[in-house]
Amino acid sequence: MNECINIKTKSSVSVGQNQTGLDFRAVLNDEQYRAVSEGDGPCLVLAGAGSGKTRTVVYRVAYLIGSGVRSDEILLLTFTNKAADEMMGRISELLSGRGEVAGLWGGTFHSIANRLLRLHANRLGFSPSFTILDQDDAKAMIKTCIRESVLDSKENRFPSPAVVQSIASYAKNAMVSISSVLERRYPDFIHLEKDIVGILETYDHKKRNSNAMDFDDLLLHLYFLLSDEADIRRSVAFRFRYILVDEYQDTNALQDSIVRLIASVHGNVLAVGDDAQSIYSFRAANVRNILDFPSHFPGAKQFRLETNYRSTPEILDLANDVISRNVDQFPKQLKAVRPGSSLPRVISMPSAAAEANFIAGKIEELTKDVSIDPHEIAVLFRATHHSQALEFELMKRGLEYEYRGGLRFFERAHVKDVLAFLRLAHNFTDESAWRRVLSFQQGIGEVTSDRIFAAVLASGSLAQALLTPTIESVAGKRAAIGWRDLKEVLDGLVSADGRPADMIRSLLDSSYVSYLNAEYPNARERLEDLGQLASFADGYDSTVDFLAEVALNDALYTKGATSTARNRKNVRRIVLSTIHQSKGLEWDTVFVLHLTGSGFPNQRAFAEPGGLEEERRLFYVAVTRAKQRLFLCYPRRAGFDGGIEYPSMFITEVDKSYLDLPDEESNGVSGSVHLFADPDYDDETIELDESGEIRAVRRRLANWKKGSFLRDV
DNA sequence: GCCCGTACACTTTTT
DNA sequence: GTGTACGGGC
Ligand SMILES: Nc1ncnc2c1ncn2[C@@H]1O[C@H](COP(=O)(O)OP(=O)(O)OP(=O)(O)O)[C@@H](O)[C@H]1O
Repeated sequence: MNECINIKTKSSVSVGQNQTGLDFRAVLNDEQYRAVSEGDGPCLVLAGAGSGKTRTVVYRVAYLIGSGVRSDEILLLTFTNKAADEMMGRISELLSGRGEVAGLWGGTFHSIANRLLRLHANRLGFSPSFTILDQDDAKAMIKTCIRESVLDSKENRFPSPAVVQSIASYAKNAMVSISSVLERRYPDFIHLEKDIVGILETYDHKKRNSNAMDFDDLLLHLYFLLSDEADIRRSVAFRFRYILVDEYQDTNALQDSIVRLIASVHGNVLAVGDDAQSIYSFRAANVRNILDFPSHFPGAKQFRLETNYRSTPEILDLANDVISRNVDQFPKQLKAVRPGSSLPRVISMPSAAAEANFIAGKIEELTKDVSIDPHEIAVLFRATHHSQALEFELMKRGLEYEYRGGLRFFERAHVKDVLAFLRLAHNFTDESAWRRVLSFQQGIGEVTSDRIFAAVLASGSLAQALLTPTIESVAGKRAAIGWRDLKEVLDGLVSADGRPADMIRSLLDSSYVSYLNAEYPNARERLEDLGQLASFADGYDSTVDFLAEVALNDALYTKGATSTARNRKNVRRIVLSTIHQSKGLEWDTVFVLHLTGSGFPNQRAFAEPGGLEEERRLFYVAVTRAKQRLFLCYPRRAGFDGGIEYPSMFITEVDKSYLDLPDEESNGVSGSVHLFADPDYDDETIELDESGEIRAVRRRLANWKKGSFLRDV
């Protein structure tokens, strides 16, 4: 996405232009141009990877603004913050100097829901300064609800807070009852329906009393606001003349309903997506939403994009072969236009460490010898722990990288502790925040935490709670030290009240620091994180805004909040990412890591109906991220016990003529450890007789242990 | 009754 | 490295 912007030159004025001065004809094909220029009413672009769907959306926004549509009448919905950021950046580049982009409503469904709910929260019985609970907060709160509930059944294996949370989440997003989620996804717990429903009712009460919403509530409450409050629906739907939704295949029932409600006045919806790239079914995403779009929006125009501009024909051939193995799909044409190059390479290595070593070496070669921009190289993986060996290797070589996936900066325990303090200063009824800060005080456990929280509520305000002696007596002797410490910290916080950054700095000067030092060997790193959090917070005057953006991970990309000093922006770094987070993006060179039979497809996927096809779509997404070079890598031994691994079925099932396989493959018997062996790294031959195999395993184990020890340091 | 140390299991994907 | 389960000790 980095070709230059076509600004009108004085001499050439083509029909494809409007007031933006952009030559739309020159940068779009005919079908794209039609979608951009004749896109009033409901429109659907259902097309394959790299066919220019996102580009269509971006230029459509530019076109609308150029045609006199006010930017605040346009709603652009995306799936991830990264995607939102990329598109907004692209649009403001296109319209540079026009300064109209600022008014555009663009972001994830959750962040748009947040903005709308802030305006109308009182209609729902919330205050507009409500707090957002992330998944971790939600789990912790549900844990309390489970503990408080008197369980009907004497079941000793009650589902964990994480499971209850995911049941609740799925039900809301799919807009179905708890019992149907249990039937479909957790049949083992069907008999616990009553208990679970009761616990979730308690959870809802607690959230209301705390003026808090979890991620799912953001969508659900927006839905209720739009469906039940006719005047608000009319004004919101009237306001947004144009709605554009990227990656529509990954919307769930709740999101789809929200789009339909917001479109209820003007009906100008541009939905863009690819059913072959639907990879969020665990979040209740449903491909039916895009496939049924024409029947939900009668008269919808459909546009076919059948040219892949992104990848070489070799990469596209492989991708088409991969996806053709899925039975359940909407057939699409996709032709390459880029010049031919080399076949995607399969790389087999004896171990995860060797795999990492190969990739790191190849990256150095590409960046130094071939002068590839490091930011045009990505390493993709199914699960975050697959990248551990590579991270280790990259650090060893001093290669900087950007990491996308797993725990985010704002989700780290110490960051969340500090945020909990800020939440309390802002709203003393925030139960989840109280529980969090009480949980790490000396002598205060769950029971004392219950008592203190009840006494705090009864006292009527934070200031009063800090003054009143009742809490001391309620807490008891053992908890006295803990409560005194906490009170001191909160006192400091209250006197620093005002800007979020000041409050964070007051915490950095409190007994919380001694707690960190006592608790964590890496306290210094954690303190550095908190220092960064403080300087990041300098950009905010409002604690509410700060907390909301941080909870939604909204602030992450645009404002450059990063975890460590080496992760500074403006440096072109290679990207390590989960495949899920790579959606919609592209790189010159892509490595896919850990393509083993047990790692990818993920074993758990087999338990779900349609799970394997979803894994294959995930592989399809990974393959189609590559523009020029693609490496498919797997270790022949991996895991904590250094067990034998076989190549993923996604490698073995495709037509061999689409892959550049290692030499040995032709001799390899299926199931042999030599399958696809790379001759360069074949020093560690595994004998198939018993003694030889044991010896080899021992050596690998020793190496692995060394690696894991160093990682911990 | 309540807290806290220790042993143990488990770790897909995201807002 | 994180969350839960259990038993000793205050
Ligand atoms: N008409 C065009 N002419 C030249 N290049 C184009 C054209 N349309 C799109 N491209 C380029 O093709 C690449 C893929 O486009 P884009 O990201 O919009 O595709 P997409 O359909 O959204 O892909 P995906 O489904 O994988 O997200 C980009 O580099 C884009 O700049």
